[in-house]
Amino acid sequence: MKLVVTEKNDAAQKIADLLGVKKPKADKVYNTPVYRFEVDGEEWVTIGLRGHILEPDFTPSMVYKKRGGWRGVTADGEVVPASLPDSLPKPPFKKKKPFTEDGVELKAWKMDALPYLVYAPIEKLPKEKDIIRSLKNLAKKADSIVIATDFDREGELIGSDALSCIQEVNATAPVSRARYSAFTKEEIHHAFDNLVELDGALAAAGASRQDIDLIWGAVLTRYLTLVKFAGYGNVRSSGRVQTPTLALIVARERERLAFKPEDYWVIRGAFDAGAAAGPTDGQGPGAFEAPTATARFKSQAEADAIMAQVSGVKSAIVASVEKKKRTVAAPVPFNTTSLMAAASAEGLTPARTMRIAESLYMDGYISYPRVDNTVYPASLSLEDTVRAISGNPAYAPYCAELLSRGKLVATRGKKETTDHPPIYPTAAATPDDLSPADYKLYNLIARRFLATLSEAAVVEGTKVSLDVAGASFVAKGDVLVKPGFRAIYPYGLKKDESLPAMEQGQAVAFNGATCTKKQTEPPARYSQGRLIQEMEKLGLGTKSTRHSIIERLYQVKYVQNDPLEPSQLGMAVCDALEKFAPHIVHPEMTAELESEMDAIAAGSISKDQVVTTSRNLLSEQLADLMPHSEEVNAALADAVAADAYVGPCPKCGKDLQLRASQKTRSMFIGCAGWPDCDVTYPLPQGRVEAVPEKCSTCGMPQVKVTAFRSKPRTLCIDPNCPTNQEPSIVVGECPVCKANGKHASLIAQKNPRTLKRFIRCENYEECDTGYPLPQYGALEATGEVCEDCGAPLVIVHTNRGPWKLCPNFDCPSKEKEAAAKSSAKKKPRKAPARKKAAAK
DNA sequence: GCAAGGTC
Repeated sequence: MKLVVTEKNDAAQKIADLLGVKKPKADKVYNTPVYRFEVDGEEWVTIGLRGHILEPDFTPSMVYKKRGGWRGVTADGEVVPASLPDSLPKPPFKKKKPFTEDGVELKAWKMDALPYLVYAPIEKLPKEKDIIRSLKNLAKKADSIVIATDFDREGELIGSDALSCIQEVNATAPVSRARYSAFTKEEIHHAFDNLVELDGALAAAGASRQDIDLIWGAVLTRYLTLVKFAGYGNVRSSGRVQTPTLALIVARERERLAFKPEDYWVIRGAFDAGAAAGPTDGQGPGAFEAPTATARFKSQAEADAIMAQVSGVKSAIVASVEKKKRTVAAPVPFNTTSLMAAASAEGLTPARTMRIAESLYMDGYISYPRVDNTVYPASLSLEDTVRAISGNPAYAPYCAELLSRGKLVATRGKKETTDHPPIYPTAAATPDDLSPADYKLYNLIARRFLATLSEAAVVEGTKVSLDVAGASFVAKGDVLVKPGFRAIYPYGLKKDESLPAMEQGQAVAFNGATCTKKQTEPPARYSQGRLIQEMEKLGLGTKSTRHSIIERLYQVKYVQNDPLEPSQLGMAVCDALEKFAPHIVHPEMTAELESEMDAIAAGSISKDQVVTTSRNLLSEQLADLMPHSEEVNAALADAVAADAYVGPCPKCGKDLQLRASQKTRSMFIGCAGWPDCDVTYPLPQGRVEAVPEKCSTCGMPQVKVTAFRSKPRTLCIDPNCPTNQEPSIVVGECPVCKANGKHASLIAQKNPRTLKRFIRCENYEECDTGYPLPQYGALEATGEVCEDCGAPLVIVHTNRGPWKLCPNFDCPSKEKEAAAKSSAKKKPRKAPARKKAAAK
């Protein structure tokens, strides 16, 4: 039996489809899908891994962990290099009695262990135990092995890890490597007819990346977390990619903070080509506005002079009319980065975009979403793809027109790789088939695909110079004269601004001018889409990881909001590392690693040499960092306090801070003077941030609360503030009391301690009838009663619109609803159209 | 309780 190992299940299936003469048989080995088929009488099996199946970590016996914690480095085994820098603290093992914890002899403990952790041995531990079991089970029966993971460095490493698992149970079967860069019949057959050897040097290059990332990441993350320990779950991370990314955001914020806004003045005139002299009502089709030819006046005196010059003037002369046509090229095919950038502009975060794209791909609506390539391969039939998506009525006329033109030609991007095609739609979908967010992304991808087959748009720009008593004004207008791709791709465009027709020398009405004082703006913060593009430019992360790196920065509270804004903590971490361990802060570390990996792959240097050099460098930087721990501690403490600060305590004047309850992890506001001062305020569920603005009603501090899947709200922290009062409204009659022959009203109220809104029976001393309510949104009684349980129906005005619901959680209608929801979501996905893929 | 890289 020949065993073929691929990087993912999808690839295993495709390869089986392309190589098998007859349709492969889908089977399972311990829950892992495999595909069996025959080639020339020989039995073949393909199995897909799930990316990396092994993961490097410090050798468990060398690093003493308790409860998964970071306790110390054990004394057994030599993990210390010949000489540690002199400036490092002396570890406790110098004591006469060996330093022990739970009977384990330790070389060093917590912070003091870090210099040793730098040199702690690393081994590969199983990560995907189920897959490994399946792989080994098949490997035992295999006569030969083909490693057919992706054709790149990580693919070589994944294949090499798989091989080490295989060879534990079958060391004799011959091994070869298939290299392919597209799932076409020709390419796959060519790869399997021309098998090569696994490139151990390339795999070693990847493994060096893994080790270096682990060592730097673990050592610096532990340093930052332990230097000012803030309780479990309060990790302050650092890494080769995330820290330079954070530094980009911090640098932009520093520019903004250093920015000195300057005043300037702008003058806009009101004109009307419908008359030769004003004033006119300014409402007719000839009315338009135009700024002065000098866009910004640096001083008020200059602006005042112009205002005086045009004051009382009734008419302007058209000094010139210039028309220029310019073409706007059709966009190039989507790769991961450009998709995330475009979706980011439409309000989908990169992380969400990738989640949705992954599911659209799995359901057969789009092609593989993790690509760098921006050139459609020749093997992709553009015509077939257009036909495939024309099932959506919104695209159908445009698709028909494209097809009527004969052979289609697509635009080409700058990046051309052959691993996967750029992202394109593989089947038709309509808004009925997908959830709104899924369709939003699908629609973007489908329209982008059609746009790449379209002609350029032609825009006619008109520039009209107007003379108002010697002062010159300039009106500009853009009109789309040939829509080209814009007919199908309306994303990221300015609205047309057309001007009335005018001729040189013509007099038009002047209805006066307004002068406005403005200020220059600091450079804008990064949007997530822009940041991803910047990361790509600097070589930080990969197409598959960049979005998760940004999410990580949010998770550890280094950044907040979108566009991205660093927290005080984020800035403090960045500053401390820049000062004492600058290497981790700069993207050059990645660039250097890349060139060293090239050297490992070329065989000119060993993995050991590269990792040891990196360890020595980290050791030096750590030696700089450790003696300054008090300084770093103070800086982080100040930053954390600043991020938590919400305002002064009304009782004692000390700081009110956002805090997390020790027991429940839930957030509340407490006074820094605790236990002397017991002032606390409850907080609703969700992510909470302090905001500088005070409540306009009562003057107390406010917080921004972002509940799960809803828009942020700014709330006053005082539950007794009028803005937090919930009118106690009667929503209906208590069904339980009614059944007992009594009459009692059900009342909606808010608990001032927990801020939870609920419905209860007014006769609550005897009747415990109560229902929960959504926390937000104006509440309305309907007078209607739920058919299934008799509870009153209410309407909650959410930010997605009014929502009529039965508040009873135990109502039988809930189950029906849940069932309807899941089938509504799944049904259209159940019969995904077959991927057109690259079949010629 | 660490990173970043695959993939689900």
